[in-house]
Amino acid sequence: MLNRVILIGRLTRDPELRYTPAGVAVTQFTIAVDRPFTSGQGEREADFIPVVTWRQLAETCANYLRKGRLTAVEGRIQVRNYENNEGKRVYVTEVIADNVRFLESNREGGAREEGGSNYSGAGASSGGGSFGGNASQSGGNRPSGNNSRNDSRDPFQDDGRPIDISEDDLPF
Amino acid sequence: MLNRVILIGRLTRDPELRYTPAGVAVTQFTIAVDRPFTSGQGEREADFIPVVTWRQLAETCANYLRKGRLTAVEGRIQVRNYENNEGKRVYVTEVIADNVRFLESNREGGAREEGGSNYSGAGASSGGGSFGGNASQSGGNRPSGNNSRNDSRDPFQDDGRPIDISEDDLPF
Amino acid sequence: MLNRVILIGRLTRDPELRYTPAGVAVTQFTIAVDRPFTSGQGEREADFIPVVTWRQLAETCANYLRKGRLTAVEGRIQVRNYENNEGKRVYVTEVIADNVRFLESNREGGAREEGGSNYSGAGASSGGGSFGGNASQSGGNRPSGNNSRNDSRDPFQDDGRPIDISEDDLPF
Amino acid sequence: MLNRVILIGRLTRDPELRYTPAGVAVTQFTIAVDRPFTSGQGEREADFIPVVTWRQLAETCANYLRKGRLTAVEGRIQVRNYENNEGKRVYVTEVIADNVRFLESNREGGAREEGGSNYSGAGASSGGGSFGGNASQSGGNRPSGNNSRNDSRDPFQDDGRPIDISEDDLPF
DNA sequence: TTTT
DNA sequence: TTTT
Repeated sequence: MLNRVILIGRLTRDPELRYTPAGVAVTQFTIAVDRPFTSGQGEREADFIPVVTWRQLAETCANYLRKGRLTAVEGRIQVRNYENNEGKRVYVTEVIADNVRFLESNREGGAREEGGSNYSGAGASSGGGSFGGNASQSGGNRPSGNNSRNDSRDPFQDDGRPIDISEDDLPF
Repeated sequence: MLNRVILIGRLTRDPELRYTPAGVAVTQFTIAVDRPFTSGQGEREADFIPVVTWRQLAETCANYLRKGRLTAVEGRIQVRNYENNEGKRVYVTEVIADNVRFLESNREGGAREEGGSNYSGAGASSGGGSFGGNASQSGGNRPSGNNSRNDSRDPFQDDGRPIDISEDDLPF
Repeated sequence: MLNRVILIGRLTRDPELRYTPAGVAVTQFTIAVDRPFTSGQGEREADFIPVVTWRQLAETCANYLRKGRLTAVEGRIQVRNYENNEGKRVYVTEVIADNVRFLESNREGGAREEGGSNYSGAGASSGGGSFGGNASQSGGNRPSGNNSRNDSRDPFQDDGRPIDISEDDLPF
Repeated sequence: MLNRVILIGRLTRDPELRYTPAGVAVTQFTIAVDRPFTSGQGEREADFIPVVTWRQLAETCANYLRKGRLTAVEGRIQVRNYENNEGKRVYVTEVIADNVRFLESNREGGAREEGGSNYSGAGASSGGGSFGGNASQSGGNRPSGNNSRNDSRDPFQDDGRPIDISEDDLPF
């Protein structure tokens, strides 16, 4: 009924931009959120929380976020599940972000060059889009995808192919 | 650096109260949070989010929450991991709550009777504690436990034994 | 850059629905949020926080919320100011809600009858709209109005006239 | 029942540290939070939100925050009121912060020098305290002060005197 | 598999 | 009275 998350942390890697077969942009990244305390043995000190963004926000994040950047993320927790190749149900928890704030300016300057290592498949609308220091999901908060087909892959796992997700399961 | 979650939903089952070997109370439950939209096929319409509470708040939740009750939860996302018996690393995402509000009064009246199906092991401080319609973590937000031993069990998996967690990994 | 508020409390009165001259619905109400502690002298124990909703959400709130109802509100803090009739600048802080959850079902049943004590001026689109237990702002989060004219009234003060606010200052 | 605010913005001035007669530290500052949209006429583009911190967190904020610094604030909305010298009731809305994150490192280096323009009255415990990049309220969330005496001053208004607030109205 |  |  209400589901709201706000995180501030740093990207553990560059974000990964992919496209659904129908050309909807999806960007994933993980942010490391330092805990406000230190463990007894000084062992675990951060939570690594996977974040997913869609559409224009996905393009903007892919263009402007980079490994190590301090970032604020606002969204909701989503728990999806799929059956792995051993027939076991696997649960994946992610934050579906509808608002991302870039708290550190781009030291080097401009956005990532076209091309690069990102997938940019057939039919993908690789639109860039201007940007002014922050990014907020325009469209609202419709579903953020859940593959209903009965196959044994995490649809979000990057295997070089377009994301295996039907349009009905997509936001917007 | 900042990690805040607020959820409103309903318990999918009665909460489960257990104790660490040193007698620290831990209560777990899952809340179903309805999504604000309907899937294309009307398939998945709620997220099932695991919640963990500690100490006095754990006791209060175990005493007053029940399956189906509408509840507000405030806390932080925690991602812990352990190695399963096939040597694979399993990631578990939970909300560690420091504030729980009971949005539906107890129709039947009083708290759960002493005894019941809850584990109540040797050395466990089974203190009840009065309660006035809501519950907030007094102590603050120190670590919420992460078994550092290298064995192949989820320390939170209920196998009838006390929770396998060392005191150093505990909050407060 | 980021501005998020989540409140749970009870309406201190029935909500007030009004319309801008151009027919945009605005509903205001105040929620009493009990503090999680008791004052030394047991004096002040709740904060009374004004909430504003716009458009469809305003209509839904006016139709379904009533004095005393337990309600969750999500939105942002807005500080507006105006000059009063003594030429003094007055600051008004409100929560502009984009998501309101009705945590208590309507005991009596249906929505408020047409007519009633609400203002329903010329040109006002008095559409009711079905409702399923919660309400979320569809359109997004654009400005929520700030009268820029230099007169000495709080534009939101209910004097029986339509709200004195220009369309340019409106959300959506 | 639940009251949570998260803000990211910039300080409009240096924070103001004062002490209650009993020596409890209170720091106030205002953060400008840019709105996620532009007004029709490009008029108002930020909300200026007053923030109050207490005790150790107050000392840390006074030591490390400065005008213009990007800052994350977590807390709750508090509405207090007092009677002004014309016998009119004035309402003041503030965010009582229990967690403040400094999102921009101190360019110049160390903390503010002892002395400076801050009030440091008789009986005030002017303890500094080390600091590591963030600050969180240790003690919890008890009342944050409300002058119950019937005089006509805003107890928080800086008139060079210690804050006029009784110990019973203080947090912790 | 992780960030400063 | 306001910040970048």
